[in-house]
Amino acid sequence: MKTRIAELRKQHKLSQEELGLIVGVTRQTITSLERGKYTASLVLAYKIARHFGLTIEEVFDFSELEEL
Amino acid sequence: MKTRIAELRKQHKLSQEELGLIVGVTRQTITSLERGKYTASLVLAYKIARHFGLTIEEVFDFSELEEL
DNA sequence: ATATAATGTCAAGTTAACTTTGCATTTCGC
DNA sequence: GCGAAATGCAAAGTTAACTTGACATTATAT
Repeated sequence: MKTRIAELRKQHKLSQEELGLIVGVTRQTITSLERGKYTASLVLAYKIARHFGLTIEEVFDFSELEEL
Repeated sequence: MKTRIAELRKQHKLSQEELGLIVGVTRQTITSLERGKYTASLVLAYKIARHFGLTIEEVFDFSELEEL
């Protein structure tokens, strides 16, 4: 899934490791999310969005799902 | 995790099975979410919220996470 | 130029989301 | 009251999210 995590993280001058510490996951998890290797859990998605003062829908891109 | 799924589902006069069919999971999954047995995936959370015309944050209750 | 920080990646393991099957109990229309 | 529909529940299996550890590559600063 596409996300704005990398973009937001850089705007806030955070490393992947720092963001991981803040939201309670490892650096590798942040890498994987940024590179679209897998989709965050609901709770993790919320923590990330919340840290940037945004809603989940503003950080994660669900447009791929719209086609059905 | 607490959710408004059961409440919204009843308002819309849907059975658990019907809602499951709509969002692409089994009846048991809806039961489990409604009874808080486990937390929906991000994609499922989105599909459910979207079906009711709401945001994820309006359907799922993240207030338990706020205490940290 | 070289050290250090940051990132990409991969393999192996754990855990939680979700399925399938099946049965028991609770609604609810007639 | 009865049958059917809806719901609760549980065991066993699959899969995907996440961890740990380790190494390789890329950026950055001095």
